[in-house]
Amino acid sequence: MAETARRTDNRYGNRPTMKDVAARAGVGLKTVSRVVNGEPGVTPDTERRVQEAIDALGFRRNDSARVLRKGRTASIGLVLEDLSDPFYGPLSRAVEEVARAHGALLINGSSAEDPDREQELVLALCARRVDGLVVIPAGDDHRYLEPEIKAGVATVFVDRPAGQIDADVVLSDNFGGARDGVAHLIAHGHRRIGFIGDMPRIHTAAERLRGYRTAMEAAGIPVEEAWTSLGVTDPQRVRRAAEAMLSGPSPVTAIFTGNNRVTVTVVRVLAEHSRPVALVGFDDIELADLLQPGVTVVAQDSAQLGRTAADRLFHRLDGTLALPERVELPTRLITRGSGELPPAS
Amino acid sequence: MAETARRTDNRYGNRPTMKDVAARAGVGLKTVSRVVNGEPGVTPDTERRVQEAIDALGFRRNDSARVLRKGRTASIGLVLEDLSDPFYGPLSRAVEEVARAHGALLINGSSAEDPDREQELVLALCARRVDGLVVIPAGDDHRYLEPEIKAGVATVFVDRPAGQIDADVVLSDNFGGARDGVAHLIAHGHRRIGFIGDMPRIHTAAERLRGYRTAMEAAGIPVEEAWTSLGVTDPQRVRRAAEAMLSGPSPVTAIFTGNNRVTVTVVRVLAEHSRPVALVGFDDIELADLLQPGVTVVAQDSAQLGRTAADRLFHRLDGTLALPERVELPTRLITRGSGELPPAS
DNA sequence: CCCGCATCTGACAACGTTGTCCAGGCCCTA
DNA sequence: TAGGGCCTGGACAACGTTGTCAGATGCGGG
Repeated sequence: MAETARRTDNRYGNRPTMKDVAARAGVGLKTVSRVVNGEPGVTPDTERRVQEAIDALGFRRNDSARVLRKGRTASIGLVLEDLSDPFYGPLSRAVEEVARAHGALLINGSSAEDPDREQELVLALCARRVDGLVVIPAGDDHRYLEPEIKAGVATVFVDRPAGQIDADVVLSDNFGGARDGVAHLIAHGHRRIGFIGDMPRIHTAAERLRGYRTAMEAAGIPVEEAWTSLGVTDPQRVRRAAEAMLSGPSPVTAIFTGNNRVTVTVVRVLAEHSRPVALVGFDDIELADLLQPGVTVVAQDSAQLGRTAADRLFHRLDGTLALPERVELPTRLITRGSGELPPAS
Repeated sequence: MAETARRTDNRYGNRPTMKDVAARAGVGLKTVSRVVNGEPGVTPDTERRVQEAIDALGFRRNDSARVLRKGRTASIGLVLEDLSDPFYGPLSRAVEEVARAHGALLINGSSAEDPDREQELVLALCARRVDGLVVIPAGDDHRYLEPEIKAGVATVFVDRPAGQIDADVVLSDNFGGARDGVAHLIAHGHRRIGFIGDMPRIHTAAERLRGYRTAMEAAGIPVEEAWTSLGVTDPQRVRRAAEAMLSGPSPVTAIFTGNNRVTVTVVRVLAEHSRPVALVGFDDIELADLLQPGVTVVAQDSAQLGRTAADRLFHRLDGTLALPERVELPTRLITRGSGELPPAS
């Protein structure tokens, strides 16, 4: 009978609460709270009794209630394009490590390059009251974030700038990297150089194209319409674009690829191609050094991007930073052979 | 004066609450709740007034409070080894997609192959009251999860089984895949075959080694001590292990590598090696088809692993499933050349 | 022996939301 | 026109935790 009553106390499937622990230990609610949070002012004997009750009941503090009371969630959100892209994996991991160092958890979501989905995710994270947000934007209008930022959600944009609002942003030197990569091809004698990149509405794609154009212009080479192709990065489209550039009356002798996925596909196309074609790609790719020839790339450090952004975010949470800033990280040209091929006669 | 008073109502840095919205719209608290949640029983006119107040104040529902009240967080946790590993990126993404389809967010954490950190992460997620957990275990004792599971946290283990508890688990056929991969090498005339794998305490590593031994035994080949090497997968150790196998009085003529990271390093070692050495690796790797020779692999579909696990998890949350089950997904041998090299004489 | 103080403990309110329940107003019918 | 039913809106409690504050307990000094 007493057994039954006791069992009914902690309803099946319901977690024990501090109240249950307090009842079992024969102490007050607040004392349990003190023990759970390691606050001082509890005699060792009381603490032991409470701890025993906690272990016996399998009590675990409910962080939702805690958050509600304290206002901080100790979690940050990361919205990126696609976690399965090898560019974003290390970035996410780097953000997680910084968060961990600050005792925070990371919630991340993939926008799949869809602005609506980005907004949906960001607002869902805000509803969870994340302390901060790291966003790799898919859209180009982030005014919807203004009330959140004003309400104290620290926000840092990475890889691409925010649209229509003033916020911290951490970028790679997309323009300079692409310019130098293309200049590298020009220095090896190429003039007919193709550019295959992501959709033009994506900031990085536009910047890299600008770098390409600038390098060409600096060398006095007029860019022909047929040499540039921007669009989705799925293999089919990229393959068609590459094949188009490589055929026709005056084919390109070199290609600059706008990101890792494009590079991978173009490497495949070139492997099937009879003439050697020079290649420089934006983003490093695994095993690039073992291909024949090795793939020359403009490498950006995605982990460093993530780390820098997360550091900024936590500085902002500490109240250290004031004005939004724009940080630009350098890229690095890694020569491995493919960019040093001379133009086929 | 009135202005000042109004401003003080929503203290700076504090979010507006339903109370604030209700006051501004001149309605009751519950009416706001109804509008926010799309519940019926509100006249269009009232709804409009409430919506205007929401927009004007930039109100966003506090999900912590909601969770506290409702008991469900609509979020699941994923604990894996390292998000930056190309094997786990797609897995995480797949879990996220399933979660999204069920209206849930994904919180993930990297255990860095450290059992303590795994436990710390898992318990932190439980404190947030995630509805479910997908765990790629680093440790081999998960009894600490028992109270959580009993309390209703749906839990599915992936890639490796749980230790000391009975729980759902989704695995690849590590044993069969490795056995078939090694048999493939044997079929091409190899007898002196090396195995380089991850630390023996990791289930997948042990199973793959067992597959290797079984294949060798089936062919009547006694395995020499020097042919197997298990340990951390950092390039230095793997490189030393490979070089040791390839030198000495009777070097191996083929190597079976136990996961993607080992394969990458061994490919590098073999590229510098004079004699051709056959290679079959567990896990597919990007660009493996473009190397000379292409790398033959035993591929597992990490996205499918994640999807399967997440599906199971949500089935369990729906209360559809009863007993824990063990699901094993097949692997696929992809021949590309490196596994078909004949033994060097 | 009693008072005062320090130390430890517990009652209570509050965080922002949702579920329950009731009040009031409206319309329809007899 | 009165009565009944239906529909909308609001007051209130509860979720589990933490901060505040006051009460209890014990000990030492006067």
